[in-house]
Amino acid sequence: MPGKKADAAQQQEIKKALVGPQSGSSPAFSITPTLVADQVYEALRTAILTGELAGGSPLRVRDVAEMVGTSVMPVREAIRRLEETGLATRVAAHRGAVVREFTVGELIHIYEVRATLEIEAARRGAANVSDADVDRMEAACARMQKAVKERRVWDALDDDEDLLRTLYTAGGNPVLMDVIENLWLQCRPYKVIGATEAIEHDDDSLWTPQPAILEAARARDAKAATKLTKESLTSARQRLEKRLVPR
Amino acid sequence: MPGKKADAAQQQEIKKALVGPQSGSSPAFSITPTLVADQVYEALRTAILTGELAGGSPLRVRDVAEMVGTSVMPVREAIRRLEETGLATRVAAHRGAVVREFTVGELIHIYEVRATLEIEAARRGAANVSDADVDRMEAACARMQKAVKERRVWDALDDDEDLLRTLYTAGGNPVLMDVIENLWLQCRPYKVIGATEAIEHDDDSLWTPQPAILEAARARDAKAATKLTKESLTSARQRLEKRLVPR
DNA sequence: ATTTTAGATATGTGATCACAAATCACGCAA
DNA sequence: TTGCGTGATTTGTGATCACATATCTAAAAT
Repeated sequence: MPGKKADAAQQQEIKKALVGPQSGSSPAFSITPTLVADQVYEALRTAILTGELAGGSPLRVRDVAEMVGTSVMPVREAIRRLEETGLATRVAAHRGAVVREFTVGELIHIYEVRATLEIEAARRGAANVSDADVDRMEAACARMQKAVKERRVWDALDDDEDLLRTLYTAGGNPVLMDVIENLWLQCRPYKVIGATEAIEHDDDSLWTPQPAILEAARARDAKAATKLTKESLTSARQRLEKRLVPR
Repeated sequence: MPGKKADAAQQQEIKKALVGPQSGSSPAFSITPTLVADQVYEALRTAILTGELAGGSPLRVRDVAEMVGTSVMPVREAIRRLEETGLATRVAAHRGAVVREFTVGELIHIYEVRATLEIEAARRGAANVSDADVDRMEAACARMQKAVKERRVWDALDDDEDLLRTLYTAGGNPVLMDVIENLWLQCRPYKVIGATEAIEHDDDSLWTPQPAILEAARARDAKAATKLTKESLTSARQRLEKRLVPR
């Protein structure tokens, strides 16, 4: 029974991924009464984003509940939210949900939408950044380059998103930022894979656009900012298209 | 106690809005085993979109459960999904959710994002529509104009979205369509209000762009299609901006 | 041997109960 | 009258139980 075995292995993965964060931690102080359902949601989300829960992994309510030490109820609400976010898909009516896995084609579509949105966001952001924003971007850029040197993939991606987030947020349209943020979420697992490969092959073309974008923001050069983000995202899309017809 | 009274009135509204669809209907046949949680979600969603559940209305789990004739559990999952869709907001940790109400400023932001996305979608769609797509668009356009004449606001809006949906879908990027669709969802309550006013004042500027877009699609004129959707959405945004400083 | 069907198991989903947190009301004190 | 505190009510949230449905196993029939 190979299916059984694979499932068991996957459940081991899930356990490893979920119990880590807050297993035996003392409650400490929680100024905002934290909801169990939210904690489960966060745990599942980061587990999916890091790739610890690979695409296709089944999300069984009882298993997850036992692993995080709650009943099934908060798990169900968490899974419902994951579905709406696009991180999980319900396979059928009474068959539960699995971690969503994107085909390369779907990822290309996502990157196309990201391009149209982020080009606009970069244009608006570059025209409106404050000096403090530029400082933030500079700090994030430095942190990112340090993380890349030290091969901390996850941190590098976080810093990259931080940099762009401050730029886009400066544009003054929170809705635009929200939509982009959700697309980032769906891209994350792929980005982790791609960045890991890039770091292992000492290919730093992934991290070159950011300093240039920073300089464009510092100069309030909206034109240059749009050009750079466009190039960055089209090259990312081209990397994806290479995967469509592998070698 | 004025708060109590207002709540009671609102609950009456909710009841009227929810029991209509499927109160005493016999189960009939359901080829796909329909989930109660999904039914509740649909009921709440359409109630919100029609404006029967106005922005700010509290969504109390027990009340909604009693009205739709279920327990509180499916209601909770439905509300969680509504939150993630942006149709409801949780006010605090143990204080439940209310129907989200958008400020005019937020709506303007939504329309800005819609503009950037739909302009792109129209460009891609106009270049790729099939003859069958054009036929569909033509039918939707005719239905819309008939509905406008007969002052059926809801139907007119549905047909309008149908027309654009076939155009945008022809572009071949389902992700793009999904994002736009979600933004439409959030705009709906406002669109209902705006369209109702327009129809009452015999102002049909709302419905003039669609035939032109249809013709652009028929001619596979991507340039014209982008121009028209841009104009349509900017004029919608300008109507919104007029509401920022009322008269 | 292949297909089908019946039972068994696993698992999602709905209902009910119980608890916790927040708001409200009332009352007391300054 | 105003401020604060305490009890009561409301309401969201979590746990447990019960059921429905799907999948799987195995046996039987053609």
